[in-house]
Amino acid sequence: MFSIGQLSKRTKVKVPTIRYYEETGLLDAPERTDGNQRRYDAAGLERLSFIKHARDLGFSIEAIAALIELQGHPDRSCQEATDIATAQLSDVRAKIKRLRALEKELVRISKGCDGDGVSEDCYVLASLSNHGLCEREH
Amino acid sequence: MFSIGQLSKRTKVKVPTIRYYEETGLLDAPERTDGNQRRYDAAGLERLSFIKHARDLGFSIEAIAALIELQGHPDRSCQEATDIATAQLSDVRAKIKRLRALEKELVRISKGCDGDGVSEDCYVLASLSNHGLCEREH
DNA sequence: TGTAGTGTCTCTAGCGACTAGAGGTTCAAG
DNA sequence: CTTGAACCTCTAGTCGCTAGAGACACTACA
Repeated sequence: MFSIGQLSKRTKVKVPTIRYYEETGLLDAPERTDGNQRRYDAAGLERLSFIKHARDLGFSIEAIAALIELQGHPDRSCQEATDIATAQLSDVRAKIKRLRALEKELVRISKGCDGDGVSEDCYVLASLSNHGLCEREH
Repeated sequence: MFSIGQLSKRTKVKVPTIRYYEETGLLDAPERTDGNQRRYDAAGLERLSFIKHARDLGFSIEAIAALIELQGHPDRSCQEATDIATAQLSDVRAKIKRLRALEKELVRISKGCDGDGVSEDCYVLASLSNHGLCEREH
């Protein structure tokens, strides 16, 4: 049996975050000591590791809740799980695409000014004022 | 002179967001009609366009406030502006890097299951349960 | 057995950057 | 002059935590 602090160390999930997961129903409420402190078993550890791993991969709490639901029904089709993973992948790809466009534009803007001049003539500030200076939409 | 709605249409910034920017001090409080409605001039439009453009590039409200401050002092060195832009660029690049790692891992996980099977045997769920199945850290 | 020090408890509030809704007022077109 | 859209303020909610207050519990050592 682990205290919440021990669980936190093992999973690298912060203590208040663990309590937050419990509050939102992602994590089952564990047993308590006579003094009202949480005590987790191996199942609790496993569950939290699952959550942590999924969060690290960028899944939303909602998506994780759905995945956990599915885990609880081993006989159900796993189509939903692959759907969630695929959706997450598209989401990540969309974000990458957008960020790469921003990166390009920021490089262009940064190159325009070496920081030697004076605010009035700064290409960075000018670029932000005037979208027309941009090479493409973003 | 524009109403807040007209300003919203021109800049593509939503009305409540404009009010929010005013509340946080990013946007100066404009004149008002006798009936207490906001009326913006060209300067207000320009300022909001600046903010919108910077937000689109991912700058934080705080960073934008600093850039606006600088704009108000045309004689000051623009080092700070280039610093902010450079920091933003590193930030974007760090995010891209992380997302690309996630993308790889998600592709790998998704490939492991075609959605035909049953939840119990699902590689997606198994991967999330067991970090050891991952090819690298993320 | 006493005590010190760390861990844990609940509760409330805050973060960033908005978004939504209620309930009321003002504007502009016809 | 009327209608209906746009506007006003205010409060509360979003997501996924994070921080802090004030009180209680546990553990190690003397």
